Amino acid sequence: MASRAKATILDIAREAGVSKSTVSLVLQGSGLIRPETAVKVRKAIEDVGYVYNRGAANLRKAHSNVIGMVINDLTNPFFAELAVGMERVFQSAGIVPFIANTAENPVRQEEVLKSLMEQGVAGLIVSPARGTAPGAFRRLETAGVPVVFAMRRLPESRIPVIAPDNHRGAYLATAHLIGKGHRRLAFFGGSSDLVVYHERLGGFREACEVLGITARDTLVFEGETSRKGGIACLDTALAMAEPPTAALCFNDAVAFGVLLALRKRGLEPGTDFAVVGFDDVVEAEHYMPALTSVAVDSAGLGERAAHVMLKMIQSRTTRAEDHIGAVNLVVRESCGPDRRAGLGDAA
Amino acid sequence: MASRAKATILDIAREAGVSKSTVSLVLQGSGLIRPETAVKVRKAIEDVGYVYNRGAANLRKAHSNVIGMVINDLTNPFFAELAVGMERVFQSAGIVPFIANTAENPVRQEEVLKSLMEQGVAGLIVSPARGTAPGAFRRLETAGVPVVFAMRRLPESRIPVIAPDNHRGAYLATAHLIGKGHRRLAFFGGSSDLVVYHERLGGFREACEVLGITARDTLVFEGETSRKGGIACLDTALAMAEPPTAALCFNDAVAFGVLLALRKRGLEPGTDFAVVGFDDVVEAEHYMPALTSVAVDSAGLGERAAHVMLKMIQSRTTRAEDHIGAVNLVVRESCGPDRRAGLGDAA
DNA sequence: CCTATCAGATGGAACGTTCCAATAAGTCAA
DNA sequence: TTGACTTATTGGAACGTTCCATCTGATAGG
Repeated sequence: MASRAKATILDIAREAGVSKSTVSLVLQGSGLIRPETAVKVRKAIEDVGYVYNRGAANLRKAHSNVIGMVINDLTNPFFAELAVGMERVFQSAGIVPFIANTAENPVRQEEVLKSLMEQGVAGLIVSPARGTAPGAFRRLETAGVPVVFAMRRLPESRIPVIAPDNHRGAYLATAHLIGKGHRRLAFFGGSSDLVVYHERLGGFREACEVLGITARDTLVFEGETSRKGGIACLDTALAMAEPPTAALCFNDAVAFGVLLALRKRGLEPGTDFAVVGFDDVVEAEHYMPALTSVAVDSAGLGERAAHVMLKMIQSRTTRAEDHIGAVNLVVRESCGPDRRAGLGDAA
Repeated sequence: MASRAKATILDIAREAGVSKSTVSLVLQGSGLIRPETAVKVRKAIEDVGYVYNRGAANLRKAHSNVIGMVINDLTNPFFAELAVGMERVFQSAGIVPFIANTAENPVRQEEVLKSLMEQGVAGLIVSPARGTAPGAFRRLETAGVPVVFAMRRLPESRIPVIAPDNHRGAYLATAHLIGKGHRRLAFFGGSSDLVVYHERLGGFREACEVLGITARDTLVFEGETSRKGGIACLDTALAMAEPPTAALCFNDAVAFGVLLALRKRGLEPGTDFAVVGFDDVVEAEHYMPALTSVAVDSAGLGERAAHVMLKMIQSRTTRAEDHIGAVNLVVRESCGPDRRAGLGDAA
């Protein structure tokens, strides 16, 4: 049905015997029109199979109610969670956010940002791809589009950030390992082009220092932030003359790799080698053994980011405060029992 | 920098000392303008910090190069993979697709579709939410927007579908279990409001019938399509007087649940109870024991769907052929060795 | 010198909305 | 009856593009 050409408000106006202005008012739910007229118009809208043309409207209105979420890796459940948290908030605000994936590729990210801008987004929540150039968001800034970073930040930028307390999380995890009696510790995975990496590594280092682990007993192995990276890290670590007995992993994926590699060598995770992850993705709980990990509540951070964005749009500002989310260590089985001679504490 | 109001092609025209038409032509890369003029214009574009207004352009052009992907559950890596496959194709076609998540909620889906239509999408790839009403896509159809379904289909619709060969996959998996010597089989998880469920269950039933398993030895347990659902299915199955010895699971998540529940009961997956999954998500390979599963190549299906969509848009049609993707059984450890007395075949 | 041809550039009318200012039709007080 | 005010409705100009039709000079052929 419906003639080939799309119906416009003029078609509705003709059908309902009113002016286009009246139709426009009805569409916006204005209280100025007589109820009976509104009913008549709404009927006509149904009859002609009208679909609202937001592009045309934005041409006049200049603010667009479209919000973009730019995610660096959608296949990582951790970031998918983040996206879902944001969506929840936007949904209850009656707006539909568009998600775009950059697959950790700065060039792709550039394209995505350009496209989103052309679409006239009202705001952008971004988890920047690794290796993002320092000036990548300048365009957005000069255009006055509100942007907030989620999970990750860029080295020098003034864009507000919503992220977990990486430093503290790493500190807690490291303290836990030391508390278990480990004296030679490793940090596995990640690479220094990520700010997050420095934050987590910083927490690790600080804990070691404060709790009496010497510098030569704190080992750092960079590597891919994936299972594969974890496997590689463990292999090179165990090849050392004096290998570590425990590792804090950059994220859970790395930790899973380590667990796997341990099993493959016939070592028992937890008793032979302790490992703790970071992010606490859902699988952590279900792994064998269950992974001890730093929970960051990514969905919660997503919600927070969405709220900040909404507020920024509303107050038409491009600045906002950073928000550092609380973290907590979820102790499961991958660090085994205490390592000291005794039989652990009585609790 | 950049004055408060956004720059338009008129600003560029003024800056470059040409007409707006010329600027427009340059933007479209027309060969009609003299190279030096083009250079001059491009410089002006940079200078004024111009961002293209696609909304305004679409107003005239009426076809929008925006493609939407509507996904029922982004946190499921299986669907995330699908999305990534599609993205890959669209990227090389130079277009940026927008992803929207429906979280398996038909109401949300309705909102998402509406929003996407208002945005003037050129086409839509949809993995419909469970419980989608039969007429949910009529609007799209009458508007002449090309739509293709991915992974899932709706009962009566004429919309083209890109999906794996669920029936055959289930058949293969079931035959494998029977080949291992199992004589009392279960189908775990899923519910009948999904067409996929019927397809997979159908393959299971056919294999049982053809390969000589009596109807009373083929058990079906509906349940959530999650780890939790798998755990529940196993519990009720093992509570039976004469429990099954093997199960085909609706998907990998269910299978993981079953594996977990077996371990919790002190049973060894594979030897005590065989389980095969469906979808072959990345985790399947890394589980303990590694999960035997039906691989469906979701990224490949995503690519296929994207290609079909591109073709539909290009030939401005709303119809296309269905595409049923090949599947294959990836045998790992979760079904253990053969069950018959002998020591298996000599291969 | 005139006319055809051609490359390059341009004005103006759309496209489908919103919103301001204006209008029409009541209602009510003076 | 008049004017002030209210309520409901409306025309028209804008928003930033595209694209058709037109215009301007050059160049070339006769």
